[in-house]
Amino acid sequence: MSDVITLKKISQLLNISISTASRALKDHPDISDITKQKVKELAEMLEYEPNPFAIQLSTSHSNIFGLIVPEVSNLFYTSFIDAVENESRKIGYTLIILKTDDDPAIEANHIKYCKKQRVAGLFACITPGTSNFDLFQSLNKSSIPVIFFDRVPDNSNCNTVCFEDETAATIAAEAILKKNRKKVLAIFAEPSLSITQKRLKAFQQVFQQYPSAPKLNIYHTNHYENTKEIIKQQLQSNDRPDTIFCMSDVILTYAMKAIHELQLTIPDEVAVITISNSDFFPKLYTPEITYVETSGYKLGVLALSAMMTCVKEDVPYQKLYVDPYLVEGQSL
Amino acid sequence: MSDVITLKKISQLLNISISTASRALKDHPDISDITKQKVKELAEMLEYEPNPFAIQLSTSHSNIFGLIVPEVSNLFYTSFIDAVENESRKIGYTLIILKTDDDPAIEANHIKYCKKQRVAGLFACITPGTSNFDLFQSLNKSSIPVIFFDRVPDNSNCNTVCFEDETAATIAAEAILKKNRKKVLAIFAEPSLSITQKRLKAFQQVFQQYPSAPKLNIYHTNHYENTKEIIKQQLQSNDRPDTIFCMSDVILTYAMKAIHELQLTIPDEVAVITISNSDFFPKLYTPEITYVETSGYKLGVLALSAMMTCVKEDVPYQKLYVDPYLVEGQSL
DNA sequence: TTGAAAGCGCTAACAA
DNA sequence: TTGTTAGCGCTTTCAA
Repeated sequence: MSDVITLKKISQLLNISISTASRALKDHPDISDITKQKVKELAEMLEYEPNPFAIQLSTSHSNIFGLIVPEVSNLFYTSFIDAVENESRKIGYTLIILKTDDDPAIEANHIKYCKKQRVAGLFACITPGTSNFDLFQSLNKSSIPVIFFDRVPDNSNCNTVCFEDETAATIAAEAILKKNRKKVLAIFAEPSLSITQKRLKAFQQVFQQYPSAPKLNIYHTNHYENTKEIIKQQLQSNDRPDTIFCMSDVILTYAMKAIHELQLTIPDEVAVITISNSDFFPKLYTPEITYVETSGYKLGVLALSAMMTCVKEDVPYQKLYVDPYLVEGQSL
Repeated sequence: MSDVITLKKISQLLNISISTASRALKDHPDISDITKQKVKELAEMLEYEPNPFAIQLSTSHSNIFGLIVPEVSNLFYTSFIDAVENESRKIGYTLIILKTDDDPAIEANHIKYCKKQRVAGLFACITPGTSNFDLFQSLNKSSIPVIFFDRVPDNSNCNTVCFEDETAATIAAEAILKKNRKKVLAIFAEPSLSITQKRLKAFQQVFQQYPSAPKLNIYHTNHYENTKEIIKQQLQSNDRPDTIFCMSDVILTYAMKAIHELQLTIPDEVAVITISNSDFFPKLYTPEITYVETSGYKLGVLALSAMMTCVKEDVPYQKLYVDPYLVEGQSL
């Protein structure tokens, strides 16, 4: 106990008052240079570290952000976390990472926890089951800014950072059109997800605009386990596709399994293009897969900058977007 | 401000003292059941949340663990984090995750930060450059227990949780011997890493014990980029290996690239076995790769239980180990 | 069984 | 330019 250095000790040693010491340490203009020097030197020597809890208690302000994600074993979220971590550290903030496993009950607990901890701000990717945004609202009431990312509420009275999901699909569709392919198998996730709907719609729109567009075969997968088999069936049919579009990384891995099992060569026998959250999966294969990147890292950087404007000043709710872009491999 | 419920408010509303309210809430035996009831009900109704900073300030005890990892975009560490997160939540603790990018300077900052935050305990995977353990020691002096995991200091006066690296390699080697193969290409990481040394030694030992063991060709890779080319060369040589052993997931991905590019079939033309931190990579391929699992998740569970014994009581330093085990795919 | 009061380490308004 | 004081919300000892 006695080895912990406090302002009190420093002030006693220097025969000054606690408040003088406190002010000297933060360069308050009222304090003389001599005193400042003395205090700072001693503090340095003693390796004085202010007690963050005491500061928090008297200022009711913390340097901790909460970050709620569905999972941590997912490259998209980890790259997002990575970005927020890096940027936060630069400005002296730390992160508490809370994982929901997509369970609304756990999510609710996490939100309460953040409120209780008086975090300086909260980043949140909502679980699909979240219907009750009152809890999030209650944070705003406590003037804790919330930045939603990736999966965000539909309503307009909140801050969000997202990808232009439509654009990602549009870019992919246009890349395919350029190659004069005959038949495209496009694999999307569950139709109920809003991200699926957006990407699907944009993708189809491009095809509809061009009379010479290849034939389009849409397939939705909800049970990942059998995705591979479905794709294999398609690839073995008479009217087999010469191009596969995957809406996401997971879908890509199943498509690649199917292609490998049938020993088809890419891109000659079948071309592949995907939308991906990072370069990891596309670069894992030979040849490297052409993909539209929707980078978690960039999203994280944007999220933090949005957070900082909220923390500093009272701004109206914002919807921000990260633009996806095409990365050419040799698979298309 | 006035919307924050404090003990003071509750006590005023009930016309009792703050201390009575405080004690009632924590079932202090001195307090009458009636009072307890009244206080608890009101607290519930008002959604009273104790201010953690005030608690911390008066008890100088927090419910936050620090967790220092090299990176967060790595399945091994994320599964470790995942485990520690899950287990911590069960007992009401939260995690602050700090990432070093293997930079000793950042690591030093993180340690200081944890000390300053008075975390209840610290999990740490050290950076290769760490030579100065004084900082870690200083935590112990502040009676903050430190559990090292995965990459741990050599000296004995610290708590560690690790894999039996030797065992992992031994299991893999024995699995290969059972299959009566002729020639094995074993690919290891940099020889300077202690994990490489351990695995290499154990692997070789098994082969030396059996006169009928297959020919063994050891290769160390330090530049991951050219690993694929090296493997391809080997696979195309006259005396080509019929089995490849990979020391890690990353190495496996390069080996698989090489095999795919040469269009070899597994396991007929070449068999594959790896040591892996999760089921992710082995299951990514067709056929699924046989592997020895050294699971980050299990390590995390062990780390937390080690932490809890340290938190509760003064115990001597412990070295704990997780046993690896073989998971059979169809690649060997 | 309850209350009063001191204290955790710091900030900030006010006084000197 | 510096010191005094009250207070942040809670815990805990001591007294009633």
